[in-house]
Amino acid sequence: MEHQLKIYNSLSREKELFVPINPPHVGMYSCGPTVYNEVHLGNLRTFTTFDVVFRYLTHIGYKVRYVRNITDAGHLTNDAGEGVDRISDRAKLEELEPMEIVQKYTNSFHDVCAIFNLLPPSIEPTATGHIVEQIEMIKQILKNGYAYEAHGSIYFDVRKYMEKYKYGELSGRNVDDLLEGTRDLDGQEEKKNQADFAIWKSVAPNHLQRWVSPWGEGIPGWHLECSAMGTKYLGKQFDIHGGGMDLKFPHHECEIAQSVGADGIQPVRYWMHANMLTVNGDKMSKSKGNSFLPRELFEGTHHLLDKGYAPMAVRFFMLQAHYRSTLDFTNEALQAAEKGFARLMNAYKVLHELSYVNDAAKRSDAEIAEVKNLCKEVYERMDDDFNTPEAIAVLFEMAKKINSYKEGLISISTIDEETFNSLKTIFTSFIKDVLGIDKEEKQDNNITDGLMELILELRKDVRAKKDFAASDKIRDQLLKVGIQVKDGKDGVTWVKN
RNA sequence: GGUCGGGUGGCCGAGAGGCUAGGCUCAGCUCUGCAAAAGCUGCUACAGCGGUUCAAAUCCGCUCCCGACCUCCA
Repeated sequence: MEHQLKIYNSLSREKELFVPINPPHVGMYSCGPTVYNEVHLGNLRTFTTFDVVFRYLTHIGYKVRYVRNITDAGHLTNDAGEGVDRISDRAKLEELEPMEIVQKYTNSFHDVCAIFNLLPPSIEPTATGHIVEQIEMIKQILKNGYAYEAHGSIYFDVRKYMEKYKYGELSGRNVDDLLEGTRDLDGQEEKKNQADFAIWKSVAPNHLQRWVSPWGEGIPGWHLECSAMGTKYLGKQFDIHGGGMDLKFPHHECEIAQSVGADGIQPVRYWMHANMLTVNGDKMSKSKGNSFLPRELFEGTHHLLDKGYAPMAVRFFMLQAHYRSTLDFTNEALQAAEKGFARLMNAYKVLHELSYVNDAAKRSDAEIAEVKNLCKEVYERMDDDFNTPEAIAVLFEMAKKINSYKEGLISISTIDEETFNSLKTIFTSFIKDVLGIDKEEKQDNNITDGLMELILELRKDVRAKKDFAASDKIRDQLLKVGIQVKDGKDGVTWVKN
């Protein structure tokens, strides 16, 4: 593979050349949602990030096995005491079985994924479907001495682990503080140290979700499912693990400890973390009450929005920022993205209506070099830690070329056919396959096309009679229903906004 | 308090020692019956103060702001 793909590895805090363990295969895991209610746009940004990673790796020829889990086992919000888990909580609230809640929000999640054009992962395992694997892993950790039992719960023994391994490397945490600060352990505290975390938690018999284990009835620890399922489908060590920045600690840190504790090997080669979506500078989160639901976005019903936005425009908006930067979600930014998106997609359409004209006399080496360079650059930008904003900037440069060919401002014959074809192929691949922003909005094309043809024909007639009042009326009315008429030099075209 | 990451033009947002980012907005021009679209031109920024360097938005130091994580969170 001629690509020099570099990935920023959270573990080393550096961009590293991507070298898969077993090329051309790539194993990639990304943390999915806990299905206790609807996902919001912030969640979606992370899923979109890894969707593009998956798409790009596939595009450049890797055979990717992409695993994204569904967390459908409730986890206690409070590790120490009683606590309730979100899924059971929600089940009580909606008066449904926990598994009904899980199903409902899994369905909803899948709908949202489809709307935003996220490719389905290769495997989408659920926590509750892998209780056996999780129990096996706990046994292994116990056997290796890195966990202990207390009243039917199993805790990971961080202090013990640190005798041999490092804990806190990923998040740069100084665990000594946590270990020293023994604090006042309240009566419920079963942990030996503050830093220890549950890998199995016993629950009361009236708890809605619970499973049988060698240590009594309980629920698996949250961090454990990813370790168990990642290992099962991708092996004890795999290439890429992704997730939101907010999962770095404790979630991913614990995952590393569990895997190392069980198998003695670093589970992941490249850790990737997607940054947060913010609203007025603050992290979008359910608890802050500033989250946007996908539906509110399309309908424009959120109080911070002036209008609704198409899903693909939003996807484009997210991709215009680098995944490791925070992205602020505002009306103005969304509007700017929407317009830019329309421009890009218009060029995409124009490109496919262009036909190449060969005229060797007009050939220009400079033009050829320029276009070839753009084709090369767009890949270089993606190879640099999936820099989608830069790749998009290159696509805009291509769009400018495409429009110029169409308008005849630059003759298409200045480039040779091969160069034109690669421009077409690459531009198309990036829009469709890599960025995934070309999802067709369902529409009854035949009828619309026929009607538009008729209407524009009539308008042409009145314009010929210089009845501009009638002509403009048609144009204005069409604009009101979302169709924009463009009077070009050689004929009239229209687009659906 | 600890750890990490930021502060870039009217707005969004890349870049990360010398080279036009890109998008949106705004103004002018070309085209057009007008408009839109498209193209061209212009507006040209890197929080502050020092330092290193032939050269700093980019490196170093200090200061001021902001955010994330440290409890569930994508």
